[in-house]
Formats: sequence, C-alpha cells, structure tokens
Amino acid sequence: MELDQRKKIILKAVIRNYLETGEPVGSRTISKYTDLNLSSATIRNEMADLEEMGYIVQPHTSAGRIPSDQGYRFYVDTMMEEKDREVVELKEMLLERQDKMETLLKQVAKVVAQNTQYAAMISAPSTHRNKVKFIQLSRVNPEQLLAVIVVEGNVIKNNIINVAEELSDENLLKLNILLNTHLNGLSMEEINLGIISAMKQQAGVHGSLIGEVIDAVGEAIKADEDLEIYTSGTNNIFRYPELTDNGKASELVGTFEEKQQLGSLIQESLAEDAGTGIQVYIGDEAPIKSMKDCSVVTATYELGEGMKGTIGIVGPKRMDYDKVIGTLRTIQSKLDELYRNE
Amino acid sequence: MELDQRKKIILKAVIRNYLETGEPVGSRTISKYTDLNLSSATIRNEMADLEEMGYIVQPHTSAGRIPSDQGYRFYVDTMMEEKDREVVELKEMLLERQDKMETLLKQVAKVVAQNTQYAAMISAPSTHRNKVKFIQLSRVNPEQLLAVIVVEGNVIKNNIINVAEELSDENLLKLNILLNTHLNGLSMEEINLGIISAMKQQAGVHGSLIGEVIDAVGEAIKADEDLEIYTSGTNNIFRYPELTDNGKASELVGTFEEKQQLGSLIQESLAEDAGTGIQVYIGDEAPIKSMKDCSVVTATYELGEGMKGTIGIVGPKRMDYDKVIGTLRTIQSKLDELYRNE
DNA sequence: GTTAGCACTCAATCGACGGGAGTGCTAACA
DNA sequence: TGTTAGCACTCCCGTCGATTGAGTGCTAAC
Repeated sequence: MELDQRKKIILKAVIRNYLETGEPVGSRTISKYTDLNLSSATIRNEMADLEEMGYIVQPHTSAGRIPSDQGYRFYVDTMMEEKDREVVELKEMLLERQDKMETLLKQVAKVVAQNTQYAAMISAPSTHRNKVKFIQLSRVNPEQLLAVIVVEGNVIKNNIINVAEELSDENLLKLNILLNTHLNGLSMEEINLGIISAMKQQAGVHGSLIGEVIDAVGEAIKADEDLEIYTSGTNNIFRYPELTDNGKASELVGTFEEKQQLGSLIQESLAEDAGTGIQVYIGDEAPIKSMKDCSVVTATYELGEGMKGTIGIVGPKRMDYDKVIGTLRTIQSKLDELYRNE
Repeated sequence: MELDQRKKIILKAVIRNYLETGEPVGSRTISKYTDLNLSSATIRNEMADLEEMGYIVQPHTSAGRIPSDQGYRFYVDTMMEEKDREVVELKEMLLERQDKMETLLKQVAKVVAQNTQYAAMISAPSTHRNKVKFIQLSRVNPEQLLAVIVVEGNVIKNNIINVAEELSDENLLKLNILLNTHLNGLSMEEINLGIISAMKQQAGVHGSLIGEVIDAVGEAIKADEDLEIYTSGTNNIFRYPELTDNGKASELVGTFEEKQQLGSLIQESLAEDAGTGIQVYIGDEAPIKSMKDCSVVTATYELGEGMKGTIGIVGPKRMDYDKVIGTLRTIQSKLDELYRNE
C-alpha cells in the first residue's frame, strides 16, 4: 500500500491533534479538523489503512488512534525538511559570556528547560583536541608542587604534586622549560606515553624524582576528562503522566541524576552530527533504555576553537518538536555568536 | 494529663510498629506486640489519651493511629539520649582519600544514599576561614594573566585576567611579591576591600593597570564561594508513596535539583551544631517548605583544618532514625580519620 | 470512491454492597 | 479503681453490575 497525499494529510492531522491533546483521536475529530470535507466513515477507512501500515495504533479496540514511533518518525522527518523554522523568541534569554564555563552551561540548561517545559541536559565541550597554551610548575612548599596547565579556550587544569624530596630552583626552572617546549601547542589527545617518556629521557639523570613529577603533570592533563553534564528541569517530566506512571518517574529521575548514563546519548549525538547538528530520537531509538517512552532531541554546539558539546531535551513522544527544534537552533546560534570573535 | 511510664511504652510501640509497616496501628496489635499483658480495650483507652495529648493521630475515624510530628519528636529525643548507637556496618564503604574534593563528596553522598535508601545531599566544606598558602600570577600571553591561589586544604582557585597592556617582567615579579607578602597567611574572609586598597596604595604609581589586576585577584579569591552541594539517591523518594502522591514528587525533585534551595538547610544545620553535630528536623521543622512531609537528618563533618560541611538525609517521617543516625555517625568518624593526620 | 447506518466493543464511571479493621462506650469484674 | 469483654458503630476499600459514550468495522446504498 502506498502513502498517498490524502493519507499523509490525515496522518499529520492525527499526530498534530494528539500532540495538542494527548488523547487518542477518533475519525470524527479528523473529519472536522481537516478541510478535506470527508465524512468520518471515509476517514475511518483511511485510518485503518494507516494502522495496517504501522503509522498509528489503537490503545484498545474501541478507542481512537495514537501515533506509533514510526508515525512520529514520519512526522519529524517531513517537518524537518518542510520549512525553515522561524526563530523562536526565548523568554528572558540572557546569556552573558561567562568566564566560568560551568556557569554558562548551567544557565543554558536552565533557559532551555524553562522555555520548552521539558527536561534539559548539556554536556561540557570536550577539550581533547584543544592545545596546551601554557604550563607552569611552582613550589607551594618544600614537599608540594603545583602544576597549572592552561588550554585553548582558557580551560584551566591544576594538580598538587607531593614530592618526597625538595626540588632545587634550578631543576624547577629546567623542568618548566622542558615541559613547555615539549607540550606547548600539542592537543591533549596528542600527549601520550611516548611523548612523556621522551621528556623523561631528555631530563636525564635525576630519573626518579623528576620522572615522577613529569608523570604527575601528564596525569593532570589527562584527568578530568570524564565528561561533565549538567541538567535542569528534571521535574518537568511530571507534567506528562505517560512518563511518570508505573514508577517510570523513578527510573528517569535516576538517569538524570547519574549523569554518566547520559553519556552514551551525548556520544551518539556527536558522532551522528550531520548538517544542522540536530538529531531526534524517538522511543527506542535513543541509546538509553529508561527513555523508551520519551523522545530526545539533541543539538551539538560549538564554542569557537572547535570545542563541541551537546544539548539534549527529553520529553514525552508527543513533544512539541517544532518548538523544541526552534529553541535549540536559537541557542546554537546564540552560543556561536557569543564565542565567534574570541 | 501526664505521660507516665506505660503511656511511653505504648507510644514507642505504636511508633516503632508504624516505622516498620507504614500502616496505621491499632490497639489489638499493640496488645500483642508489647509484653504489657494488657487487653486491646485498655490500650484503646491509653491511645485515646495519647491522641488527646497530641502524640498520635487518626487518619480517619475507624483507623488505627499514626504518630504526629510531636510523637516523632518524642521518639527521636528519647532515642538520642538512650544509648550509644552501635556502629553501623556500611555496605561497600570505600572512601579513598581523594585529591579532588568533588570526587570524595560525590562518593560520600552515594554511599550514604545507597546505605540508607533515602535521598542524600552533602555540602562542600566552606573555605572562608582557610588561609591562603600561595599566590602566583603568571603571564599566559601578552594580554592574559593567570592568577592561581592555593588555600589550606589544597583548595585551588584560579582566574584568567585580561589586561589591556602588557605587564613588564619586573612589574609582574613585584606584584607577585606584593600579593604574597600581603595575603599569605590570611584567611579568605579576612581579605576585604581595606586590605586590597592598602595593596593598591603600596603599589603606587601604575594605579590603573596594576590596580585592575589586584582587583581581579581579590575577585578570584572571593568568587566561587557559593556553596557547592551534591546529591544522590533522589529517586529513593519514590519508595515512599507519602512523599510522591499528589504531585509532591515534582516539588521534591525540583528542590533537589535547584541545589541552592538546600542551602538554608545546610546553614541552619551548621549554625545549630551542638555536641555530636547531628540534627533531626521533622516535618515543618525543616526550613524548606517542600519537605513538610519529610524528615531530615543532618550531620556536620570536619575535614581537618576546620573545614566544615554538612551531610543531609531526606526521607519520609517514618524513616529508620536509628539506622540513619548510625550511618551518619560512622561517616563522620571515617571522614575524620581520613583527614586527621594531614 | 464515498457515505449513512448499525451493531459491536471496551474503557471509564457510578452506585450499591459487604467485609474488615478499628474505635468508643458501657457494663461487669477483680 | 483499674481492667476487660462485648457490642454497636464508623469508615475505608475492593468487588460487582449496570450504564454510558466514544469509537470502530462492516455493509449496503448512493
């Protein structure tokens, strides 16, 4: 069977109506809702076809139809190609450029959640590929050294290193020069054991002590690379009974708290990034099982210097895709603006 | 009317039974539960008295009794003075000493939540009173300076400072000396505008540029003083219907996400700190209105060097106070141990 | 191909009903 | 005077059946 023009119109009408009301929609409603001027009986026939084709389902025999995952997928796909979304006006949108990345991200998550009334999450941009700008090792007291590493994008990492034996001023200076000449300009992912052992070799004699310090610096660089994720509006899920019935709320809240679980979503979204960077996952399409009754819309953003992160919105399948995608587009461009002329 | 010995026994029996079952408890149950050898009729009379005195209430006419807030309060108070709690064995309790405070705190929250099956929160110790150990200003590039401040307890703060005009090596060195001589050994709360302007004065001529830098350092020290709070086990609240019925879940989850709201609790707990540092808030006693159906148990902890923070456990009023308090005691001593010989 | 009509299905709602847990009160007992 | 057995009463809760109403599928006529 083929999805002809009329079927498409009816399918869209069903979905749009369901998005609004959250109730199964019957043939009579569609008969009046659309301007097709068809009787409910005709619509009934078409709807039976659509059901057979898998776009809509009946929750029980004598109820109206609701969209299946396949139906949502159709809707989202056609919607995405149809028109350029108008830019959504964000309520109280004030993104000031923050020194602290953390503050900015929390702010974005909050704005997005408030605006859409769904749950929002945002991952900090990964800095693997950012280059080291500056390294400094200083003595805090005889047994403690402080290593500070500044990376492009003004990301700062630091680490306190405990040493058994005091390092002479001369050696400290040498070490600083060594570290800077070897590591400056390298991206964090390029700094590997090979480079570190090369440095150790060049440092020569003092093997053990200096070696330890070099290792510690290497660790400081590698550390903290677990992706940080911030969430907001988790309690918006309570607006949608289909997400909170039967103890589903507990699972979802748990997932949002254990932010590591959200990682897979972030990864996938970054990987799939095509064109606009906006992705829609419906039900099982998302790689997180507790979200099987949700839809997830993700957008990748870029903060100058190639630092990429992901924003995600989680809501019921009957979410207002149009608005959500519009909001994400707006945020994308605002962030881009904010950091373009760094 | 007086709360005589027998009434106390009955009251405790009612409460203990209710804690176990979560069901209203009737006179017959108590008659068998206790070894008073009284008939249910006698118990009924006593229970009527207890109700009149406000220790227990009936959810409806023909139901058993449940403890009122006043009843819980009595129970907790007598329990606290009764005996030394035996030490609770924590499941999989492995607190390794972490370099990163954040990791340690998240770990503690998680352990506590898993152990008690309630929601847990923990505030990072405030560092107002910690003394500055080390300050360093370095040039990252001609327009950017990096300020690093190390505070007792190895708390590290840093800030990138943008300058309009390059600072000479000589001036940078002077500044470093100036900063260290003036600020080293002072606690963060002692560093105020007076001290900062004194430094500016001493710096003399270069007023504007150097003044700006000094201000920026001052800001870096003051910044980030909003208390950080970590939570875990939020979804444990779903184990207790009385906390999640009628949309209460949404409120509670919201409170846990907006961690700032938890601040008042932390403050109060730190302020009230008496003796053991353990506090119990029942219902309205807690300063957060979304917790009016909860009980909250807080404990202050100390990580050497006078860094104090608070751990809080939030659960239903019928929480297992005994276990919760035991767990908190154990955590307190483990943390103390961990940092005692710094 | 479209539509009116009709029988059918099934979830949701409502009221009636009975069981059960628990109470308060009274009267009898030690 | 304190304790207890007995009893009527209250009220929650689950079950059952009837009713309602929205919606469907099918058939026959247009």
